[in-house]
Amino acid sequence: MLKEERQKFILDQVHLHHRVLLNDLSDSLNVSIDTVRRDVKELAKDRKLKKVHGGATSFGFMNFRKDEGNVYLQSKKIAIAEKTVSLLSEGQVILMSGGTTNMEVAKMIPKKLALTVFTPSLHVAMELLELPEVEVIFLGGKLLHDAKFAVGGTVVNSLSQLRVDMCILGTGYLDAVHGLTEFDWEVIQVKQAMIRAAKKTVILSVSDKLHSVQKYKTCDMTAVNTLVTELDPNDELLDAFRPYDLTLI
Amino acid sequence: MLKEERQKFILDQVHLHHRVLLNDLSDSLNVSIDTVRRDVKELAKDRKLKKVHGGATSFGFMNFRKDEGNVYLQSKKIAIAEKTVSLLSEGQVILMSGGTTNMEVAKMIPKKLALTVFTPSLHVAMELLELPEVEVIFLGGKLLHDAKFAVGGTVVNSLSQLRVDMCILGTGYLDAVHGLTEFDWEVIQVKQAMIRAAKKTVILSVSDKLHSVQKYKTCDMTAVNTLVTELDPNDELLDAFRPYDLTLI
DNA sequence: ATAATTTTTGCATGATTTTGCGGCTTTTAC
DNA sequence: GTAAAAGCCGCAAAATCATGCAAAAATTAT
Repeated sequence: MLKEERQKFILDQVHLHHRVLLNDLSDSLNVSIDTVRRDVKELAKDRKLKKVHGGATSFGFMNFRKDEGNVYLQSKKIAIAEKTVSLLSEGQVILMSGGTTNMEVAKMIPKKLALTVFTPSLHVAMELLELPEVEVIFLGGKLLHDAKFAVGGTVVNSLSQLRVDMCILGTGYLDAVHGLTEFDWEVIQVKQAMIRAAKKTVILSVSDKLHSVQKYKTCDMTAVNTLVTELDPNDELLDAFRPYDLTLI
Repeated sequence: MLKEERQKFILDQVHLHHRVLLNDLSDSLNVSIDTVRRDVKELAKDRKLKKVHGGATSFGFMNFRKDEGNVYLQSKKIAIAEKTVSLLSEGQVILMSGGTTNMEVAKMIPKKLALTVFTPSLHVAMELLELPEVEVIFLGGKLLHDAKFAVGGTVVNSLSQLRVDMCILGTGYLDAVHGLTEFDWEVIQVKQAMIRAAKKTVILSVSDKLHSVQKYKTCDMTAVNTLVTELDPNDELLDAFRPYDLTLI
């Protein structure tokens, strides 16, 4: 097999899966791991892919852990995103946090719907910029390496000067008793500020995350106006939330 | 068998299978490997196929996927990025604008180099977040849909509160007489603020962009401390810039 | 037709590239 | 912290390549 063939195969795999392991490549190509390593090194030098520990990834910006998110969760998130988009209307000014669910929402916004969206999430911002009618304002600040999410005083401060129609909070853990919780202190500071800045608070959550509690608390359930899940609004799993004054969809 | 016939056979094989091995050709043509080698060499000189180690491939083999921009510019940008990275040192606080050249710089920063980087560019920020030792602060504001770049009063205002070691300006057009120019009014506001916020201004420019002028002016050459191109610092194309008090690398 | 000339081909030789392996360092995970 | 995995470096074997040269083949001239 020619070196060119190998490298093309590697590139194809990378583009297809966004991420490949050197071991798998060495396996399916029947060459030593060193050879694959050298190939990847070469391709990386030409900027055809990005070399990472143990493998390689594509250069696209949407290559964040795409593989480990199971398809099963993905379909739920799409269902949630559909419901969420139905809440939006022309000319609104909204806030969107980060997370994969909010990314799905961004992808699903109709191309002709004019909105103004504030967000501290790089991924969401990137996705929203594909929509010509959406004005995107990034809430700048120190970026978290893993979440690609801006946190810190600057963000909170900017938010304190806003009064928007709606805020859509994506990630987070939800429990009827303990409310909305997170595992990152800095993130809850931002989310609290987002809630304060919005007239309405919409929470998106796949049912798997319901009834789970993390270290830090963002807010009580009383602060939430709408809860969006992939479930039917009458599902018994949601019973715990019915005592509160919120809309289930 | 005539030479012409052989070469036609070789070309047919290449077009059919996208790749051939010299050994196979020598085998099926019943000629020595050297003859085949010579044939392939000749065909490669006429650009009929691409010669690779051990065989030949058709031209469209590797690049069915469109690389953004031409490879020719890409290599220049990589050269510039290499020089630029050599200007960086541990612990510095810097500003980076957007553009593909600055992206290359971000990609080339060593994994272990600790920096603090402010940027209004989504792409640059995204790339910098791959580096664990780099603290990334996004300068938030209204995002331009095409450039994925934050502009507006918020950005300028944030910049006015900064005093950083160096600012690295990527895109833009450069001319010895007219200085640094842009085609977007909002962008030059940001770039001017970046220059004001930095002790040193570094300009990156591929030689193709030298001596070209756009509508709006960011600054004079006198404001520039270092000019990085892919050329040798002694290249005569840079002569026009020598009268100014700047470093050419 | 035959000799002279040019082109092509095959082979030997040494240079270059590619590849896998072992030892050793770095990174990651627990 | 420590163990395991991954990466890096240098080396040597194998494969491929370039070059020179002489024989074979084809072309041309006489």
